[in-house]
Amino acid sequence: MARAALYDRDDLIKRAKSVFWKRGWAGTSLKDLEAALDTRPGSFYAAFGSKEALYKLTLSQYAQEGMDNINALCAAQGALAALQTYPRILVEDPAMAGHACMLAKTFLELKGQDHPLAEVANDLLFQMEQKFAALFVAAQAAGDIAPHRDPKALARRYQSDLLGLRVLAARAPDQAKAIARDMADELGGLSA
Amino acid sequence: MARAALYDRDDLIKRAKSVFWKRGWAGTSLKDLEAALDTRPGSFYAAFGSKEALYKLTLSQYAQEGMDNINALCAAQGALAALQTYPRILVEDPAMAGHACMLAKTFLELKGQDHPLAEVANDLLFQMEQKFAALFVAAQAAGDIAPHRDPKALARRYQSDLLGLRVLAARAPDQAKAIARDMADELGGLSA
DNA sequence: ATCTTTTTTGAGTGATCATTCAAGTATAGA
DNA sequence: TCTATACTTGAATGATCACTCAAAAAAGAT
Repeated sequence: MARAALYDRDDLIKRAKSVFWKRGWAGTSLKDLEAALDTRPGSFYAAFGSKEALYKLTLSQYAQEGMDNINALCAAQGALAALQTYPRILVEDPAMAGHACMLAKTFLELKGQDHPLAEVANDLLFQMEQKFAALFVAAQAAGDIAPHRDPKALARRYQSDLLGLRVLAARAPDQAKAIARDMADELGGLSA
Repeated sequence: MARAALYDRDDLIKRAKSVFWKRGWAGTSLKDLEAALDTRPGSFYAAFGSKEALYKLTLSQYAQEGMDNINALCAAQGALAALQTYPRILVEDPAMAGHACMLAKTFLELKGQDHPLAEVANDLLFQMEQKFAALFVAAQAAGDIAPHRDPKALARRYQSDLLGLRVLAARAPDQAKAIARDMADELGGLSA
C-alpha cells in the first residue's frame, strides 16, 4: 500500500462536467479545469489520462443523471405524468435552468469536425430517445395514450421539442416555462 | 487610384460562412479560413480586421438569407403556407440539410463564455422570432388561424420547434423530414 | 524508524493560436 | 513612362494550447 489520492474522483468529474457544460469543449482549457478541480497537471493526467477522456466521463455522468431523473419521475407518477413533468423540471430546476442540453451542445460543437466526442454524444442522445419511446409505450399500455399513435414517432418528436425547449431555456428562461406547459398540455391530448 | 482587390468580398464572406457554420467559432482556425478563402494573413486582416469581425459578417449574411427565404415563400404562398413550407425547406434543401441553425450553434457555443458573438446571434434569433410572429398575425388576418390564438406564443413555439427540428436534422436527416411534416400538419389545425 | 509505493508538484515541451508588419507587387492616373 | 497608392505576401510575434516528467512529498506496511 501507499499514499491515497486526496480527491474524490466522482466529485472531480462532477465539477468538470459543470465547466464543460458551460464552456464547451474548445472553450474549456486545462487551466480552467485545473482551477475548477484544484488540481495540478501531473495529478490531472494521472487521474484521467486526457482532457478528452474526462469529457467523455462527464458526458456519461450527465446522461446517467438524466436517466435517473426520468426513472424517479416515472416510479413516482407513472409514464405519462413523467413525460409531462420532465420538461418543466428541465426548465425550472436551478441545476438545469439556463443551460441547453449538454449532449446536444457537444454534438453541435463537434460534429462538423468529426470529433469522436460528437459520436459519443449522439449515441447518448439516441439512448435517451429510446427511453422516451419506452415511456410512451408504457403510457399507451396504461390507456393514457390512444392505441393508434406510434410511440417511436412520439418519442422522436418529444426529444426534438425538448431540444428546442432547452435552447430557448438558455436564451429566455421565462418563455421556456410557457412552452414547457404547452408540451405537457399536448401530451394530455394524446388519449384521443 | 491604385491596385484593385483581387477578391469579391461577398463571395469571401459566403465561403467563410460555410466554414464557420460547419466548424464553429473555436473550431475554425485562421489556417482554415486562409485555405477556404485562398487568402494570406495580410490580405485577410486588411479586408476584415479580425476573425471575430468576419464571423459577425457571416452571421448577418446567414440571417439575411433566412429572412429572404421566408419573404419569398410568403410572397408566393401566403403567410400560413410559408410557415408550413419553411420547416420542410430547412430539412430538405441540400444547402441547409445536415446543419443545425448557425445562430443557435453560435449562441450555444459562446454564451457560456460571455463572448460578444453570443449576443449578436441571440439578437438575430430574436429578429427571426419577430418575423414569425408577424407571419402568424398575417395568417390570422387572412382567417387561416383562429382569432383566440396568441401570435406571439405561436411564434415562440414555432421557433422552439424549428430549433429542435434542426438539431435533429444534423443527427438524423430522415427522421427530421417526418417531424417537418408533423409541424406543417399541426399548423393546419390552428384554424379551430 | 525505515522502506515501498503512490500521488503531487510545477517547470518545461513543442505545437498551434490569432495577429502584425515590412517588403514586394500590381495598377490607375498623370 | 513614371509615380502614387493601394493590395498581397509570408516570415515573425508573443500568447496559449494540451501534455510530460523528474523530483519532492506523503502514508501504509514492516
